[in-house]
Amino acid sequence: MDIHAVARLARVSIATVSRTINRVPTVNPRLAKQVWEAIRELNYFPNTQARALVSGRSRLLGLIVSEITNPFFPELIQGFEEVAVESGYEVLIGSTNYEAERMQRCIRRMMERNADGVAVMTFGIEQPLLDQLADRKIPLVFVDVAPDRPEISVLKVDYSHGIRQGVQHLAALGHREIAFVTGPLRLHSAHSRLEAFEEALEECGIPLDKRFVLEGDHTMEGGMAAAEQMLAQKKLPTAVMCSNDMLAIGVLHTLSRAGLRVPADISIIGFDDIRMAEMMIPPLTSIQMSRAELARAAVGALRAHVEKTSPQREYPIDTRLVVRQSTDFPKGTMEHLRKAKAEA
Amino acid sequence: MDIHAVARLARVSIATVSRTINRVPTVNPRLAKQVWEAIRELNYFPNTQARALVSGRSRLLGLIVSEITNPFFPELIQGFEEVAVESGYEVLIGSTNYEAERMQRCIRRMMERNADGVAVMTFGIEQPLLDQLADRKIPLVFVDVAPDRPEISVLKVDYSHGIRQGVQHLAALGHREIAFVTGPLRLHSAHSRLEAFEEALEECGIPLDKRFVLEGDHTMEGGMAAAEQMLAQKKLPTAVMCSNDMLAIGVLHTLSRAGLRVPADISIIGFDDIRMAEMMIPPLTSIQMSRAELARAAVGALRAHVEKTSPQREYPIDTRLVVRQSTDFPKGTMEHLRKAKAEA
DNA sequence: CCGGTTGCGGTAAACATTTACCGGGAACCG
DNA sequence: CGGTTCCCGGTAAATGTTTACCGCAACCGG
Repeated sequence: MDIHAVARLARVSIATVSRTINRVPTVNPRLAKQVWEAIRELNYFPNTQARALVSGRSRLLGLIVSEITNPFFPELIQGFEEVAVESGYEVLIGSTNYEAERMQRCIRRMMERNADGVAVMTFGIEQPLLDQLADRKIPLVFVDVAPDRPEISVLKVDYSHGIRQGVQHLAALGHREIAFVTGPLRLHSAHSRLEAFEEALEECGIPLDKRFVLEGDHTMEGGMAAAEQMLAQKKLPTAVMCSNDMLAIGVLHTLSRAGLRVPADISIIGFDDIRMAEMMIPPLTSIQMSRAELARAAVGALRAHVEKTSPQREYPIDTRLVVRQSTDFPKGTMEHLRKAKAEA
Repeated sequence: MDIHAVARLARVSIATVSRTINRVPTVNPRLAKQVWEAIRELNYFPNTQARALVSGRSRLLGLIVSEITNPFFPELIQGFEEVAVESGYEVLIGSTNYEAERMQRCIRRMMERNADGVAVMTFGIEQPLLDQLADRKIPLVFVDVAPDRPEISVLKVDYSHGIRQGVQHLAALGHREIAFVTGPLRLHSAHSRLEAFEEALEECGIPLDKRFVLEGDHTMEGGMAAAEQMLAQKKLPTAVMCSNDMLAIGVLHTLSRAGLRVPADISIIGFDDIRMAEMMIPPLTSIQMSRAELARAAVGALRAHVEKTSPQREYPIDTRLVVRQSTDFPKGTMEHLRKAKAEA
């Protein structure tokens, strides 16, 4: 079953069939209709490998993530897949598990399969490896930072906006002792979040207490460890912001286990707003970084490069606060007492 | 950069290069070494599309899941990808979102891309659509049930074993009033789980109370609805088993919100043992169905078909209880009182 | 009515690889 | 030393599509 069969049935040449399929506008509509009918009748579809071989384009987009089990990523993948398929592309997934060697192999796979473009959403670039892709002039998309090359775009996430909203939200509730659990600081994104927090704090006129800044690792275990550290200190903050939701969940766990009630005794804000955040008890207030938006921008950028339709260097991504039930007035304030009385 | 370049550098013919790459044993080892060196020096790798075109094999495996955002699936995908890549295959992901139309398009994509085999892990087959794949004699893998064809294998999940362990665990703790929140009963897997529960109950000599069987939909919202229903009834069970973890999380939510403590007032057991189960407060006792095992079996089955190495019709998958902290003695029993006293 | 221009259809080359088949060379045996 | 056999390497065909180029036909205008 190939293009010849269609041509025969439609009583046209294979060139006409090909042109019809590829929507070349000069094809006689009457013949085009015949061709489409033949295609339908034979249930024909073009051989992708042959098309890719001759056209040099695979219609495959690579998506490299750090860890598919971190719930942030599946949501990203889903969005990416959806948008890509919509635009007629297929998605090749690679997960690095934070290992350079696996990243290496992912890249190799992308090159072997001839991906038209690759989105690297590991939130931490491995410069030397990626040069292989860049050298082949394969369009690339990164998050936050990227080498400066014409075939590379960056999704610039505006961490400040959401984090400022979060800090203002806490400040408005009356919090003055706010802790921050960072991600691994070698990650650019984790670093930016901490910086944004410090700036927002200053804007709100709240002094930064260095003891309230703890380094985590973007996992639940990291959050638990950070919370343990907090509990070990003399003075407890009245609110905790976390560099991502997994940390926040870990913190929530350890604090609950220690007998503290959230948000009555201590408020918690996460980051990313993964779906799990909504499912915690209490549902987590978090700062949303839309996976759908990231995915859409990433595919859009790659398409712009591949299809040569004015690709941009930077694509802005917004963040915003989503208030749920893990934040409340600090314990012992007038508002807190009034509310407690009202509930009693 | 093609096979000719390698041949030129290695001073052999392109046939020798091809044979070397494909590990044909008759190649002179000295020449083979020259070829490998040339390949390394040029950083050459074969063009996948050309290989696929001529050999008729794409080294692409399809994986169709129902919903990538349901945390069960990413873990499955990760395992699948890992095993597939290990065996030299790439993975094409499709998610149906439970929509027949999207399933249709997934299948079409798999056919267009010439997938060597497809694993359909939606836990509910859409018979008519899949005939398209079966008609093309593409190897397929299903879960639980599948049409009886030589190129199709089934992963037979032994729901009974894990569920029996769960019921026995509850019975041993002293529970007699055990509720079950089912999945959507049109899903074969949900049906099997309910059946296994009923059998296990009978084995333990516990009578089945029809009012304690509630239909959910494998989402958190479904679990919350089921818990509401439970709370509305006069008599509350002392333990709840759920057809999957998302339901259990929903139940946990609603019960907590209603002021019930888990496990002190009521015990909960989930199913699947997704990673999130461990992260709940309290960590959820659950019945594990190993994603890694499912993935390994699925890829193994597909490879066996593709590579014609004795494929089997059925591959057994085991389930087992993982006890965490959402199960305890029922409230008011001697053990419960003794424990409560000891804790006080 | 004739010539030119436009527009559409067909043919063939190119894409990079695999693999069957053929031919040549070397080695061993008579 | 010559012949036969075996083994390995090279050549060429085939895979299914795209696309450039050529040629033909039709229509319109002069």
